[in-house]
Amino acid sequence: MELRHLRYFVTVVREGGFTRAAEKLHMAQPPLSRQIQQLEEQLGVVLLDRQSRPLQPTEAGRFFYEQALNVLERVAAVVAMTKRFGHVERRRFGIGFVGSTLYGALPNLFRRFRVAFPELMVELLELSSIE
Amino acid sequence: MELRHLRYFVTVVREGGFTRAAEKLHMAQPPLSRQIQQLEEQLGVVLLDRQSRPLQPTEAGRFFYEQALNVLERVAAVVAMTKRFGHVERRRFGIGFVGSTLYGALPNLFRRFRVAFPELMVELLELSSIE
DNA sequence: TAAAAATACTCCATAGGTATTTTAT
DNA sequence: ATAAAATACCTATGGAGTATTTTTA
Repeated sequence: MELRHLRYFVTVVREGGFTRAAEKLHMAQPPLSRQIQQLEEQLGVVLLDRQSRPLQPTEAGRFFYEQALNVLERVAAVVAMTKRFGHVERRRFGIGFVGSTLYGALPNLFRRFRVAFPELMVELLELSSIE
Repeated sequence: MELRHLRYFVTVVREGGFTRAAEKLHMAQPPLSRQIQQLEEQLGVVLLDRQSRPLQPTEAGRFFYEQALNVLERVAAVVAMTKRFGHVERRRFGIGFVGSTLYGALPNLFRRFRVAFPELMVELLELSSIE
């Protein structure tokens, strides 16, 4: 099972049918139907009552829908937080100078910078690598 | 991003390297490396410090590892519960008889059964369909 | 009878494999 | 020197598309 199955199932229940859901997901209806069938096979459980339209989730389907929503929200939050995490780590402040007159003063400048902002990861970059 | 990425990343961190992780996952090392690279690209974050062996997760990597574990456990629980849900719905009690002398009495027997156990979904099955 | 879902195929994107090079102890 | 990761290239599974046939309201 993959997150795809959760995304698809949630959309089908929310839209009350495969055709409308397929549109929302920017895909064709048959592959969507098959992915849900595959999900049901893997779980060994019928999730949708196909004998009625608009399509209704079964008891198990309602449960799975709620849980799938939670999982997807959780995953989205994790991704967002990890991205921020990394960006903080990655953010780089380029300190550059026109010409090279101050070149010899750079190491000392970085030392002072490091002391002033200990929470930032500072590294001495080659001037050419600062865009 | 798919659950595959979480499963792979968790295994790599847990095993401290791609080669060992690939064995555990019953796959080759290069595709595993690429899936992790792909994950890092999508997040825009470096998750593993490759300059040291055994491989160490970065700060962001450690965070993502913990969260991925939670998500995967959560998903496993949801699957297990949904399966039980469906099985309860699906469980069928076959009530059969040797010969067909009591055939005419079956509908009444099922009526009584339904009254006695209203919480069970009972349906009158053809005798031949009861294995 | 007019929608929507299920089949029956076909196609192709990409997950995964093989061979090799690069890197880090 | 050697074990492990990255790169390059190839293969093939299965996710997605198209055409058509059931369904059900």
